[in-house]
This record gives sequence, structure tokens and C-alpha cells, in this order.
Amino acid sequence: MRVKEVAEKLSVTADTVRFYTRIKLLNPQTNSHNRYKEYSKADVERLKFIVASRALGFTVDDITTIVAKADDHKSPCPMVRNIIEKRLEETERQFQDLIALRARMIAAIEQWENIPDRVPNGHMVCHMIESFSEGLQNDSSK
Amino acid sequence: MRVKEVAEKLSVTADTVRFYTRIKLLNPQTNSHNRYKEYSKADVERLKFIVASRALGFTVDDITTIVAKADDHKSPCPMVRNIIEKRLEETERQFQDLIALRARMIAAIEQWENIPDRVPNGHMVCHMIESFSEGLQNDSSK
DNA sequence: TATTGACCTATGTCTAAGACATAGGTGTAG
DNA sequence: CTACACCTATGTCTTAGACATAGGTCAATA
Repeated sequence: MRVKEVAEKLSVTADTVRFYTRIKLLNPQTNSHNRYKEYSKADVERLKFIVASRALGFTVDDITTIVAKADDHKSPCPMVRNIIEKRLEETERQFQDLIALRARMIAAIEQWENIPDRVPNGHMVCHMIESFSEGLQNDSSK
Repeated sequence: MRVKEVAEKLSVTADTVRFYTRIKLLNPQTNSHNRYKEYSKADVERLKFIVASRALGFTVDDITTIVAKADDHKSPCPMVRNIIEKRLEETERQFQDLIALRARMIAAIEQWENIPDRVPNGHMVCHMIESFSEGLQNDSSK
């Protein structure tokens, strides 16, 4: 199979499959005539694993490590348990950040609803943004 | 003032200030002797605006556009209102994605609590990830 | 005065995970 | 045999800075 076919089979883009191939997470055979890659059934299985892992929040680097361990006939499971805990913590943090960001955005939009547009005056670029930021407490995020 | 001083004044890193300078969002004078940049009070004010805008979810590109308009003595306010609405929609989408991801991660961890580690067998890399992904409905995100 | 050493600077390179652009190959209809 | 639509591999670009490196500053010391 060529790249587009496997990509469609797993609902990802051909570029995504090419990317995994480029970093050697996938290792299809190369047609020596036209350099096209030929993906085997085993390649598709591995791709399936990659896609599933990405959907669980593993990074491509994580997956490279996991696959290397499995190719070495060792159980990747303990490692997998560790990594996902770490990734979950990160997700939790991103989640909090995103909630805070959304709150700021909504507050700004609301506050701006009743104030007029204004031309900048040399001291300010946009009085809406500048006056909004002054109204903020010192935010202790980072 | 030199880069570190202004950075500390606004609680960002010196690299961040250097980055804005590099892309000419900030335009400090350059000491012709040692090439060090010298930030004026006006530069600090502009940096303050940049930091406030970033905290509201504007991209650096957005800010470049806004600042250019203001430097042209035109009101950036209508543009600012448009952009933030767009950014809020994106944030909302990321938010949904993140919630879904978190749910998958938590479900996976929970499901894995009671199953043993296993060595890969040639058909699978990690039976935990693979069996989890099989349990998923076809996810209609993307 | 010369030197050390801690700290600072500018600049080049790197990151994640692909998307996009481009030059060239494939294969079927005419 | 030639169009022509579609496909491919490869190189470059993206975000918003972080990091590495070579060199500059400046106060304390010899």
C-alpha cells in the first residue's frame, strides 16, 4: 500500500504518515525504482498503535521510546503507566490555564461591550486592552 | 535600560523581550559600541501592551497588526473586537478537545489499574493501549 | 594597572507535530 | 503518444519563545 491508502484507512493525513516515516517510527520498504514507500500490514498495525497512543496524549517521543522497548521484547507497560500519569498532570495544568484564559477573554469582551472605539493617543495602543489589564489583580499564574 | 531590567519589570524573561525585539515589535536603540539594546520608557509601555495582549489570548501576529494600525493613527478597536471573538472560539474548541482528552486518559488509567503488565508478542506493542483503543467508539472529533 | 570572576548581552539554533509548497512520477482516457 | 488528474518524496515553514555559545561589563582584588 502507498501512503495515501494507509492514511485514509486510519483517518489521518498522508503528511502525518510521511512524518512518522521520516522520523523512522514507521519503516516501510522503498521501491528502488521510484522511491515510493510501500507499507505492509505490519506497518499499518504499528501506525494504528501510534494513532491510538496519540489519542491518549502520548507525545511522539513517548511513542518512540515505548516502541523501542517493545521491539526489544521487554514490557513497555510500567513505562506506559508512568508516562500517562505525567501527561495527565500536564493536561490538568493546561486545563486550568485554559479556564483562566477563557475567563479573562469573556470578561474583556463583556467589559468592552459598552465602551466606544477610540483612536490611539501616543500613550496607548488600544485603550480597551490597556484599561482591561489594569483592572486585573496580579495574576499568580505562570 | 537593558533587556534584563525591562524583563524583570514586567515579569517576563529576557529571552521573551529579545524575541519581541528580534521581530521588531519592540524597537529599542542600539548602542553602537557594544550593540547592546537600550530600552526607553516608551519601549516599556509598548512591552506592557504586548504582555497584556498575550494574556488575553492574542497571538504575536495579532499584536503586530494591532500595533501597526495604532502607529498609523487609526483606531485598532474594531479589529481588536473581531480578533478576540475569533480567539475565544478557538479557545472554546481547545477546551472541548482538552476535556475529551482528559476523559480518555482518566478512563485508560482506571481501566489499566487491574490488568497485569505483559511482554509484547509481535502482534501488539502494548496491550493496554491497544485494548483501550478498541473499546472506543468512533470518535467524531477532528 | 592588570586580572579575575560573576553576571550580562546578542545571535544562532532548536523545539512539536505536522502543514504546505514544489518538482517530479503514475496511470488512465483519448 | 499525449494529456491530464492525481499521486509521491523532499524541503521548508509554522509558534513563541528556550537554550547554547561567544563575547562584553564591571566591581573586587592582586
